[in-house]
Amino acid sequence: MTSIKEVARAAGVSTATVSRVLANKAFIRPETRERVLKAVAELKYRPNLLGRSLRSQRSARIGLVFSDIRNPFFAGLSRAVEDAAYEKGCSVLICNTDEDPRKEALYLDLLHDENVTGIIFSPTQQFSAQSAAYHTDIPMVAIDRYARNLRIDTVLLDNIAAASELAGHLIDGGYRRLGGLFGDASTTGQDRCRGFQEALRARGLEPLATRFVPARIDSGYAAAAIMLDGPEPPDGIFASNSLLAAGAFRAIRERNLHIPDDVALVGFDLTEWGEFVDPPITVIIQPMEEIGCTATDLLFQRIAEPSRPAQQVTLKGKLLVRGSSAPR
Amino acid sequence: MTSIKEVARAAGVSTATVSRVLANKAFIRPETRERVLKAVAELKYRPNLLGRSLRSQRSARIGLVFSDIRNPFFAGLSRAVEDAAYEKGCSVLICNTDEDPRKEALYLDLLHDENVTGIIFSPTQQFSAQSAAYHTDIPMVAIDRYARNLRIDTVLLDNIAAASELAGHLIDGGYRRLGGLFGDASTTGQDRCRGFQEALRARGLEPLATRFVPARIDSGYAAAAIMLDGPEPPDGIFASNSLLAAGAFRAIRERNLHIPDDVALVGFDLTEWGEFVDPPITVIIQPMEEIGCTATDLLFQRIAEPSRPAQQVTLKGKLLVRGSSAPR
DNA sequence: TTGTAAGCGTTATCAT
DNA sequence: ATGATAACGCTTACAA
Repeated sequence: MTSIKEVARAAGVSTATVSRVLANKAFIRPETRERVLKAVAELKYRPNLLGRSLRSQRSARIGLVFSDIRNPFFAGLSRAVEDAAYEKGCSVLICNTDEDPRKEALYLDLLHDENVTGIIFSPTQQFSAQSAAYHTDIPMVAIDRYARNLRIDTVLLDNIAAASELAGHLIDGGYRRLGGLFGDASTTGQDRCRGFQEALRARGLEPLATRFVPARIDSGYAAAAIMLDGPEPPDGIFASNSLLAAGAFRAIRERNLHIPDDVALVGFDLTEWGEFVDPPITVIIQPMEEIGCTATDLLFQRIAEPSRPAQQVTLKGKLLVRGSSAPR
Repeated sequence: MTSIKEVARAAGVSTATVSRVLANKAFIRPETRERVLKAVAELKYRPNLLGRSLRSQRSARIGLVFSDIRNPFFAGLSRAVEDAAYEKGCSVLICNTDEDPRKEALYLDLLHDENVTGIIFSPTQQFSAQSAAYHTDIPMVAIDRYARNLRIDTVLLDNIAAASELAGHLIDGGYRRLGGLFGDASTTGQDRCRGFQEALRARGLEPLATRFVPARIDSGYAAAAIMLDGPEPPDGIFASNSLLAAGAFRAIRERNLHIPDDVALVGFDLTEWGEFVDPPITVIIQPMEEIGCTATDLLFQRIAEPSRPAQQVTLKGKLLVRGSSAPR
């Protein structure tokens, strides 16, 4: 490990000069700069980020906290964030909470200890409820969900409008007895439920059932199974994310029901399975890339100007109509 | 940010003592320990990891380098690694190379600069070819692929055997004109091709075609399209990973061909789409969890004992027979 | 334009 | 059993 001292010695200057050359700061005599750069190259010197961060009290690392990287939505988001952050010379620490408030708290502490400069965060419902109590000096941006009572930058889908459009499409196609599946751990599940209900009521209908369950395939399956096996099975199922939709699909198929004749199915997010099944699934497409980039931008803006008023950026989803909701 | 100094002052001891109490090292008078712990709690002190790492020259961070977190296989792997690492108080830095050797080199440098204690690495073919030239003092474990000429711990599937079993199953089901799609960026693609060819030759057959393309849906689609539109279309397609299989599926469906009557399709890894399409896809299941855990274990072993001889752990895949390869 | 030196928060060494 | 102190690698006033 060659250090700045050895470079300084090799170039016949002080460590301060080396530091200045590397930071492209201050005025350095071109001749000196050359000598330093030559020494850097020859010794293959690479600055130690720990030393730098310790001294300057800022790191080039941000944290990304969400439920699970195996959820394609978050996987896509994390790529968008990583690419955007890398552009700015930042690396990203990814933390999976599994919607567990304890893990969430643990990881927020960890990120604090790691001296990240900022955090992009998809809070659980529980965090959101108690967020007023939470305090940190680390710049934070909420993504995909909001943190109630916490005045921080937020970027998310216009969930109520998107859900309302999706449910409206179903109703206007002639479906009447709609069951809704929603994630129980996020504000997003709540908002999409609201949009779902609004669309129904605007048309003089009531939902057959609205169920809040963990955003996992197995719980989507179980909840859909209960609906389908009940005394009054739905003629359409609205799933508030791709995992719940997958669970519902499995339950429908297991019962040899036909989509959409026996029961329609609509959800959120582009997935391979939603494209490949027959008929393919009608979904709201979220602009993942844009959500990730916007969040990263907002975070860097806040890092640069911590006292700036908090912004909320709301992005529009796009309805992709496919066979699973064909008009009856 | 309360530092160790303030804790020391509050407890009326030296910083050295605080450090020792927190490290659970040396013998400390119970009374002193209590005082220190009380001060720690009262001041909500959390050690600064930068200072610690800088001084002790070791961090509690490892790097994970692979092509793309959006590939479900790597997403699963990263969760297994993260969970195993977190058990040991380690955090994980994830780096996506997109199979680009330049990004790969960039990220390996970055991880070096970040002072990670170890790296779990899925090298590109190019890296593997030139790996003899690469040198680092950071403990490394290869995962899913191997680095030729580099004597490092490695954990991967028994790819030749798995591919051979999968291809053999196809042939024994009566399929004769087989086309193979393989990832062009990894040793894994090569090994699976070898197993594929061996199975054919052992039964006196030759492959109709073997194509090496980037492990992406679009390139799998394009390569399968060429096969299917050619003068001698295959009656079975062997895809060496789930992305290529998805591309092949899309090409098959677009041509209104029926699986498996017109053409069979087999691949690797459990995916939602592979389960939900009709008929579902026959695959080799890789023990993702175990691969990730084993790699993490090996890495920690090597960190503890750097001179230990390199191990190669080979895990068995499991054939899951489904409808896409039903005997003709 | 460049050098000197202090200090970021920690741990390790050497005393005591 | 505990305290002083140096050092990890770097940046940044302040001096020159």
